Amino acid sequence: MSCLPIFGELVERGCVFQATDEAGIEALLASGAAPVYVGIDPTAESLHLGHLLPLLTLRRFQRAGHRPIVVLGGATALIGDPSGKFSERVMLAPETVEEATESIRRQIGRFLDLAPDPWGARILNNRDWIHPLGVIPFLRDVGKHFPMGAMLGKESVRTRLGTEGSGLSFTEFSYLLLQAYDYDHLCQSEGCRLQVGGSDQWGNITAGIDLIRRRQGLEAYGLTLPLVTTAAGTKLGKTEAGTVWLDAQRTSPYAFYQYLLQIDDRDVGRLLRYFSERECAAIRALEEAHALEPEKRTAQKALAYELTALVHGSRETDRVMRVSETLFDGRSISDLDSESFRLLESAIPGTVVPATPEGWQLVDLLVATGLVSSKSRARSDIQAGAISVNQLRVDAVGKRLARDEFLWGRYLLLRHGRRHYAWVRLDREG
RNA sequence: GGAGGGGUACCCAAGCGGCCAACGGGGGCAGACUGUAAAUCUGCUGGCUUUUGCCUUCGUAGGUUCGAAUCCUACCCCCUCCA
Repeated sequence: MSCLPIFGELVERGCVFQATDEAGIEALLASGAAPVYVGIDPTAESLHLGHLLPLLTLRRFQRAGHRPIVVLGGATALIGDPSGKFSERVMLAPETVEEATESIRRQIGRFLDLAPDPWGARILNNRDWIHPLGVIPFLRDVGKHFPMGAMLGKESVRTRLGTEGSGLSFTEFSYLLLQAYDYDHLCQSEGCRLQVGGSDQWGNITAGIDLIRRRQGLEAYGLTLPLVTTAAGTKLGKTEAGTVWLDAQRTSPYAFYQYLLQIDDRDVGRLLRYFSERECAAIRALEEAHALEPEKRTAQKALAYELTALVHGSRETDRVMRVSETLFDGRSISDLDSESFRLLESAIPGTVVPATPEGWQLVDLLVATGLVSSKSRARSDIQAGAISVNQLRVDAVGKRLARDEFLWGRYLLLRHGRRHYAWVRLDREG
């Protein structure tokens, strides 16, 4: 079967950070359907935005006719990858890794076609071949191929040993060997000769390539993706409030959409090239339109819509968009109908409170909805003019809300700052 | 095993008996300006209590003292060098 050219497109999109041998990779991909492998260590119950680029890259390979393989690190997650980490990690409990492996396995189906045919993606767990391995066979057959000098020269090892206050245990030091063994194993069992990973995976990938050359005498390849950072200097998807997860229970589709909508102008073009399925020419057109009228956030909207739809489905994304427009288009609260409020309730955080004759203290409601962290904080924020109720700014610190201030006798829309909203609903009884 | 250095709020980092809820920087949040941007300026950044205070916090547990993050004892953890 014939495959579509893909390597050039990845380069054009800026998705190739490093490649071991570009000509070799192109030749491999041109020769027919090739297995392509990405490893993910299940260290949490959900994937997050940072996992998206590797997965979407596999998706592109699959579209082009190649076969994606995702290796879940059921074994390696128990060790911990020192790459890109500045200090020794806390070891995860086996049960934790077990659960994380299963929930991540379920998430991957959204991005890859798992059909049981030759093009179907495969999801494997490296514990299946690492656990049966005995210590002595491992040291003789794998460890013997790793010269100490090369190990100590690895970036991930050097930074850890060279950093005051950090360190590196033998356990984490061995991580490299396990991942190299993964690649070697896949090469043998699946004929896989291309591994893709984040930029911090370069050392692990090349270690695998070396091992394959030594044990099997075969040439294997690797390419790394850029680390996706923002103009603010942070990793994409890492905020002060926490990680942007792909699981709707952890990061609501609304929060997910809003995060992308608020992407810095300087980043949005690059992110579209990484994540969007649009052609590069279409993305350039979007960028030009955006440059003319940046306040319209055309590019951000395109990015946010496309990714939210990919992760949470287009139906949910339409709801989330409607809520966003309702909250931010500056319309008066009285234009909202109770139907919109029901929609809001499903998208943004909020709380249900019982009706009381004496009404509610605003500071208590702000804390109850999670909009602010404490009553002291709520008071000072009210004084700073940061709090609105039903889109009207509140200036009285001791503000009490009686039933007649609730819309339709039931709802309040609280706002903290420009963009943090929460709802309050009175319980029917009482 | 030996010697030395160190553990302070989200992070870095001062403080080394009372004036310490703890200097400063970063980050974060908020206000002004805006585009739900960026940059800039301003304020806030343990909790409770509407300002008087009270409670909790400086690795852990005790102790000395009118009074401790600061002194003493034991323990835990980290780093560096030597073995």
